[in-house]
Amino acid sequence: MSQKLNTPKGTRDYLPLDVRKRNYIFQIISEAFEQFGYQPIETPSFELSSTLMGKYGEEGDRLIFRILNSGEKLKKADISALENDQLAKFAHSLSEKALRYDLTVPFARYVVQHQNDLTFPFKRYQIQPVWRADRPQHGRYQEFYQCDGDVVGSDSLRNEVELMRIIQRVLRRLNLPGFSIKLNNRKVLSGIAQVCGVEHELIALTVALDKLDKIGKEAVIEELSSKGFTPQVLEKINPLFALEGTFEDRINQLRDYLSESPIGLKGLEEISFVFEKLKNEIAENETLELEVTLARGLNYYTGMILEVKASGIEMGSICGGGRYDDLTELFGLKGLSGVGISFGADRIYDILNSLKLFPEHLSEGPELLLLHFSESSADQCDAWAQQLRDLGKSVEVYPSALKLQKQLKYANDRGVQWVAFYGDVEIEQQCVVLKNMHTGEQFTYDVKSWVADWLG
RNA sequence: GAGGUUGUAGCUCAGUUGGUUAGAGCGUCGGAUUGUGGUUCCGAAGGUCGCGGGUUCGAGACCCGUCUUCCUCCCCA
Repeated sequence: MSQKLNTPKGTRDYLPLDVRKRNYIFQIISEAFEQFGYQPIETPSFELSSTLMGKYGEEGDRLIFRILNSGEKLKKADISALENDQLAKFAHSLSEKALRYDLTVPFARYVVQHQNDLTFPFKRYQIQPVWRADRPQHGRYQEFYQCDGDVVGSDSLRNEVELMRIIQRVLRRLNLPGFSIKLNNRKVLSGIAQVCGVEHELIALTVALDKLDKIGKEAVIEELSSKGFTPQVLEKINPLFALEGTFEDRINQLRDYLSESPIGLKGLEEISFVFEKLKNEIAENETLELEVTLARGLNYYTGMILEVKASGIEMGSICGGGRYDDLTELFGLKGLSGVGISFGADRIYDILNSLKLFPEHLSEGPELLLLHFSESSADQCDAWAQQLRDLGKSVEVYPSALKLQKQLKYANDRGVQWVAFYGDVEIEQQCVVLKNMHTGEQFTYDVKSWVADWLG
């Protein structure tokens, strides 16, 4: 090896089996979406920078991969901006394209741009990679797949319910040992801020609350306090940590807590609606919880917020989503409400891998490998292979007449289920020998009818 | 973006206070077996010790920089 080889930071190669495993996940997800009438779309890997920048907050902008202008365009670089320390402006002059950061914002652009060609409510799913210039960690990559499903142009809460059912269907079919869905509503968070009299610090409040299950109550209070929240406010927040009981119990406790906040009560009503539709559809190894501290980073959510975690393994959320009333407004189209979810395929992949939940058959090779021992019998093997492929079988012919040991080793390594011998001995005896690679059993068939006899 | 951590054969890892020619297992290849794999036995190939610089008579080991790995924070799928 003359050169140290590596994929770029935060990316990974996929071996054949890895791709099979990934496609298995994609297939289950797309089948579920299709069953609910969602249509597939795709958008380009990169967008105009102006489409993406500023849509994910300050932090988000930093994590967007930018594409350097090429050729003559590089001459447009704004050197004076660099000299004046205006790095953002300078960067913008160097780059007018960027890799997509998620599938939601490009989708919003797509909806606005194609609004006359779409029938609303428009239900789409999209499975494509996204890129983030994040620091890689366990379960975090710079290139990873998202599997998004969204409904735009309908503000019915039934869409929320439908998306929850899709999540259940997907995670059940993947045979996860269990999962928990956490529900909240942005309006409830607004209500909490209202009750506490800190409407203008909603973001700071929710970001801190969101960390509750990670850093604990004391640390959250400490963070809020350090961000300037007064002891009186902290006192008012306190009851939120004491919520307990069933989903309905919590709703009742919150109803009292938010009684002075119309928007908060509205949010509770929405949560309640979704819960009522789903409460009898929760399996034993699943939970549906009301989690008032769930905030999620994306600022565009306005209604329901949800997050899903797999049980029995330490891993970030594997699915998230929510409703956003004014996402397309950013691109000039008002009054179009949307709600969507996003599966993190790479995290699901890692979970299925470590829990050994991928089906065995994914590692199986072709059903049949034809072995020959001379060029003269190879053409006959080719003809049989074509015949079997027409019958829907996956069949390979070993390309050269190498020694048998070598061909069988190849068959073994590839996970081939059957091999067929057609060499001098068989030609002379007018037969074909079939060997089952799992059991080692061998069967001899007449050369004229072996295909039908073997399949029969 | 801040802090820490890791890097030695294709893979997983040894390598003593700095000291001769850097090792093992697995894998690969060849043979035992010219027509029977997944087991066994024998043999072989495979290394700019991440990269660049420095200290030293001498560096895989120590120092600096850089890239990479994994982790914490930030944020998120």
